Amino acid sequence: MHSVSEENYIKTIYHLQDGKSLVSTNDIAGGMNTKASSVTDMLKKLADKNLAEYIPYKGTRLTQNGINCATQIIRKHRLWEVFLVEKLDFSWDEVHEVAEQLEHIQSRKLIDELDKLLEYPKYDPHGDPIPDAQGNYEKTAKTAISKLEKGQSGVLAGVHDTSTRFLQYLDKHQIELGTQIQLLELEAFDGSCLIKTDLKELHISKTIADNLYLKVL
Amino acid sequence: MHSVSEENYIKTIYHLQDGKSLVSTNDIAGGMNTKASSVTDMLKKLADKNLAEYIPYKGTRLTQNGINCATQIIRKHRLWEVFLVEKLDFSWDEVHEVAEQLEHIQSRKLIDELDKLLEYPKYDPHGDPIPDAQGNYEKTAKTAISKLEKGQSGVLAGVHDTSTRFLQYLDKHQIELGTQIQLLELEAFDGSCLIKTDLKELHISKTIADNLYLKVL
DNA sequence: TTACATTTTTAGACAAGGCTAAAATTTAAT
DNA sequence: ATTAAATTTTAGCCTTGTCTAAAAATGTAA
Repeated sequence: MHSVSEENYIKTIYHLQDGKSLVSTNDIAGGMNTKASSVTDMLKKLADKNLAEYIPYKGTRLTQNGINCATQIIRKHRLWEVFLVEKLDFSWDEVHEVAEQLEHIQSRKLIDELDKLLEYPKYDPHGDPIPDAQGNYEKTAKTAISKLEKGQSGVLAGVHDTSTRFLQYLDKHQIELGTQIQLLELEAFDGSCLIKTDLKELHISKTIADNLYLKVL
Repeated sequence: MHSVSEENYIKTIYHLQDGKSLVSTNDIAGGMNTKASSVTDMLKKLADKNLAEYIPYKGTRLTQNGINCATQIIRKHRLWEVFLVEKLDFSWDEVHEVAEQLEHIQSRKLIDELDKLLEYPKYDPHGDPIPDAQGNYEKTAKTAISKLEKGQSGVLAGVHDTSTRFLQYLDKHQIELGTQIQLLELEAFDGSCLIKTDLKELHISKTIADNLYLKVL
């Protein structure tokens, strides 16, 4: 249907969109490790195929068509991640790059059967919701620790960064999905904070705090 | 490591090799639905990468390097086929095209874990042996029905053609791996023959007889 | 509002893979 | 042994997706 490259652009635009009305060429380039000029070329092609609306010098947004395509890719990516963790003993920091390949396999039956095998999971190993076959998924309200008020607490419901390094950092400090976390102190100067889990207190940088999403209690 | 295109050439050459000392450019083109000129181009690239030995106007053979690469691709293809049939309820005529995509996914851990999940199967759904992690597999002696003597019998141990049409033909006549088959008559004129299974007698064309491999009893 | 900085697009090039048409080589057949 | 037929290679072009460098548009700050 669409090339791997097109699918990667669609996915990136979808993720960058989130609220904003238009996504900038530069942001797409940044998110994909390519140059802005390459992005411009591709945006024209996506617009030709009615997958995106492209307004030169202003930005891009996906059409409904493009959005449908994006959610299917995300569905595949997240289902494969669950498969890798549940069935093949991968740890949550190992799944991303393999899922990046698997998400481009074309077969409706494959993905529906995979969904069945995994018993229709609602969330992937990083806490992100999995769209159903129709592309619907609930966006649960999650708040970055860095946005909390001092004293508030919640359970870890998702992470923004899924890099190996970041996930291994969490493993080292015994933080995982479902871990209850309370914000004890928020340092105004650098945005770092002191948090408390069931097991211990921990000082984390703003970067980390931005990447940990809680379902507030 | 290697591109999808390179891997497909390597796989095709490996399958065409089988005994022959050199594979012809035209045969490769035929086996891949491309033109001979495209094949020539690729053969030079494979030779540069020390995956094949290419002798202009004479033919090509894989180097040990190329053979190792081919057996790994075949290992992946056949393991995925088992996965699709055993875990995802695919029928044996539905697996090929999806496995053609999955065989190019790059991840050593993925394939070794898949092997474990499937409990180290020896054969794929078409009766073909699956190479182990070191690339070793036993080539069991199988004979096409068309090569048998009148009166000989055996059990179906493999099929040559894995197209949906052919496999559905077999399903229709209740012939599957392990079915015991006896050659009753061999028509010298057109190579067609009369065979007998546990359930019934059946007249099959030479094309069919060439595609059914028996382990002779 | 003019000047500078940033962002984005265009123009031109390249690599991978593939095609057609023509040339070269090998094989087969008088 | 020559010619004819088949196979294979070369030459030149195309598409996809990428890049660099230069030009154009937009945004910002004095």
